[in-house]
Amino acid sequence: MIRKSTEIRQAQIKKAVLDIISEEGLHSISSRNVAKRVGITDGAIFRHFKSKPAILKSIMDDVKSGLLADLRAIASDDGNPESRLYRFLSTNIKYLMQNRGIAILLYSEAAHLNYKELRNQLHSVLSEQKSLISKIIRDGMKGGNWKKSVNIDDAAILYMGILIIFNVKLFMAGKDVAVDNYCKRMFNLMEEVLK
Amino acid sequence: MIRKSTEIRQAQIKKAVLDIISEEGLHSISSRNVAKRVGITDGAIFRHFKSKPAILKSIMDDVKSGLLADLRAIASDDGNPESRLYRFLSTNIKYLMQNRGIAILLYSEAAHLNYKELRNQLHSVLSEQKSLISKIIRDGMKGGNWKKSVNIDDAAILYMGILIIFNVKLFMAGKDVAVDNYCKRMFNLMEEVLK
DNA sequence: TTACGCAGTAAGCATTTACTTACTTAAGGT
DNA sequence: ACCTTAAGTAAGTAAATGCTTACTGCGTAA
Repeated sequence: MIRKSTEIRQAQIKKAVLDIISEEGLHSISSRNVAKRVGITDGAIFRHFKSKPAILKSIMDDVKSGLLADLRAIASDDGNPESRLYRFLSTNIKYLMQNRGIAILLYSEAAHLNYKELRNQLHSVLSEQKSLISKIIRDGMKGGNWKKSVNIDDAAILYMGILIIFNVKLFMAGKDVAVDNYCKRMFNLMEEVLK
Repeated sequence: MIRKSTEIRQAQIKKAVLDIISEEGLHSISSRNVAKRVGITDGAIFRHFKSKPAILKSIMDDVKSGLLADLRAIASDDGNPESRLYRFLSTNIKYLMQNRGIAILLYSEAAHLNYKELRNQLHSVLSEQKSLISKIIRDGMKGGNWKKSVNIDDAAILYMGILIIFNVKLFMAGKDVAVDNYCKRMFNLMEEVLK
């Protein structure tokens, strides 16, 4: 019986949850299953998190301070809009590729979860993503890089569609999705619409 | 205690399942919950369907003989590709609008369900949809309506993205999504890419 | 009028779930 | 070396799950 601090265990528990989601699906994140992966009993889980939704909430907080912080930085940096769009897209896609559990949480299942507060958090993550990409597009139109006739909201929808479809591809194709290739093709698709 | 035939009860049970999915989410379709909506006890459910997955399978069969049959007809009728694309899209979208439980099943949750056979059926519905839209696009390229430089697969992905995003909008916006408007805007978006 | 098939019920099955409780013991500061 | 703190366990809980069982009684065809 090796003992570890709550801080370490919380990280292990969150990792176990995400691994299970990507390997077995959301329905498999039971206390017992998670505990087994961490190497403790299910009772111990509740020493480190007060409830199961609290684990998921903590994961969403990580997304906010990780991915969203990066995206925020890109959306407002001093590159030109094309460059920002491309980096935004590929940062986003690569994050989803490397954090498949989170991808599933964000884009397929969490929306229909039981936990109300979690759903709100999901909402806010998605809508911030959308407003960041809208900003880049708006900048590009203002700067004359792209035509102004396209509805910004439609273009943002297209962007979200690209993310979701990537998630579906990940799910169906397994490990090996050609990320760089996908990013380039989808960047071109967006430019096709915007130019 | 009113008695009804198995045929009628099966239809009622399927309707109850879809209503529950759209109102409460997939996690709520327990035997007891479904039975309550139908107005019978949970034991009676298993007189009309041999198992819970069998209910979902029967629903997928309905989708195949309903929506998919309509889409197949449109993809091969004698209208021009632009007209077929528009009617294909709006038939598809309107069906999802009017069958929200099925929309959720198809585009968000079922992919991660436990039941293997159901997942296969889902797969086949989605990939037939994709191959039908690919046919329309190919016809339009052959006929000179659209340029041939666009990757057909990318365009089909875009189409699927439009459907999925519609599903997300449905989920977030509640009842009132402007269907006709959405269809027109997304049709234009696709033409923007294809022309 | 009787008898039988089939839709229904109520109760209970084994299992799983999230979570709690009573207790034990490892570990670190003093 | 001791002693407090907190990480851990084992064994429970109540509720929910899918499904089965033993039985009841309606309606139709003989």
